[in-house]
Amino acid sequence: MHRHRPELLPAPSRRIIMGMTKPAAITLLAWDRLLDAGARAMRAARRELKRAGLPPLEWYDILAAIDRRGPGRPRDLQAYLGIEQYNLSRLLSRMERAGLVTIMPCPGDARGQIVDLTPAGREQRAAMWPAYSTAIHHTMESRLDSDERIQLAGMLEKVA
Amino acid sequence: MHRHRPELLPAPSRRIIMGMTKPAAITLLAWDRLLDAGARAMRAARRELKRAGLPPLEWYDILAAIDRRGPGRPRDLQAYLGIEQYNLSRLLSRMERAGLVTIMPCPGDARGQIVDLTPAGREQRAAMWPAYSTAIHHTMESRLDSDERIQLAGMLEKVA
DNA sequence: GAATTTTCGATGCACCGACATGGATCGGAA
DNA sequence: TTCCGATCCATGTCGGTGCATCGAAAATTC
Repeated sequence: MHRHRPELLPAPSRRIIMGMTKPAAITLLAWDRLLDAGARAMRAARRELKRAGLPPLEWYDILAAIDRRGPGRPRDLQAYLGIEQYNLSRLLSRMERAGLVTIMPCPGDARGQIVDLTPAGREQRAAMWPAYSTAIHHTMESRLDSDERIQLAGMLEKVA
Repeated sequence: MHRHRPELLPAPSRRIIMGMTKPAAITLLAWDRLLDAGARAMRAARRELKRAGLPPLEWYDILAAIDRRGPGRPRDLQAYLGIEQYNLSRLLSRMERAGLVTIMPCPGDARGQIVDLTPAGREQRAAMWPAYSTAIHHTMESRLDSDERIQLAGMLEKVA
């Protein structure tokens, strides 16, 4: 969300502003741009998906995760995706209602469940990819060359 | 939000996964980490603020923007901060209710308003800074050296 | 200067997310 | 065994956000 306009040196994007205490100016600039760029990227992806009349971004992550990892339990998905338990719970029931996943009782643990993709779920994931990848391309590839993308990925790895 | 767990090469964070179509692998990696790092940074800041019983992150941006730019109109704030109009509208009325800003009719344009900080608003912004800067420090300075922060800021500027 | 278009800000509605809690089950300790 | 704490998932509540749209007031056009 938010994100300001320039004012300092080169170009747009800035966020903090002050010099009240510790962080150095460059730190604030990097922080600001990180939040800004992240938020923009996210919105771009959501916009593309919506424009195509497709499900929300979160669904893609879940569909992709299950597709990749195979059927499994919500608590594992939750750890894998790094989302909140209650959030995943509701996402899965919406997706089940939409016919994209199946939720079955877990043999061996009556508390648990096994979630899997339906064929429609696999199709939906495939259908979402073009819109999603458009956003990715537009955000990353059209603005950074290959070396820069490698650099960026390296820096971001340390931050996350 | 979300963000997955590793599986590819070096370290955590990944998101897309596939190679169905266009974007190169490094692009997907960078994209994934961008969203991941952005979301983590955001959550870290929110967590700090909440822990200190302070208002949400968005308020800081608005308080800081007004403090920096002086009294002004919502539509300018909106452009400056890069947030949605309806969103700013509601944020401002909550902040007005909290006594942090004043909203006055705009002389010269009966549609518009002039928003300014109250003394309490200024204090609140100052009170939020330590918690906020803690998150910034923890996210950026403890993980990247000065050169890396400069590099990162440079890459991100292009993306945003 | 009247009519049309654009801008400014507010708001109803639905959804989503955070938070706290609940109910069921499991596992381990006594 | 019998408890008791931990784990797994669901859900009520509430506040925030996105989207569409609205009413009012400029600005533009003719």
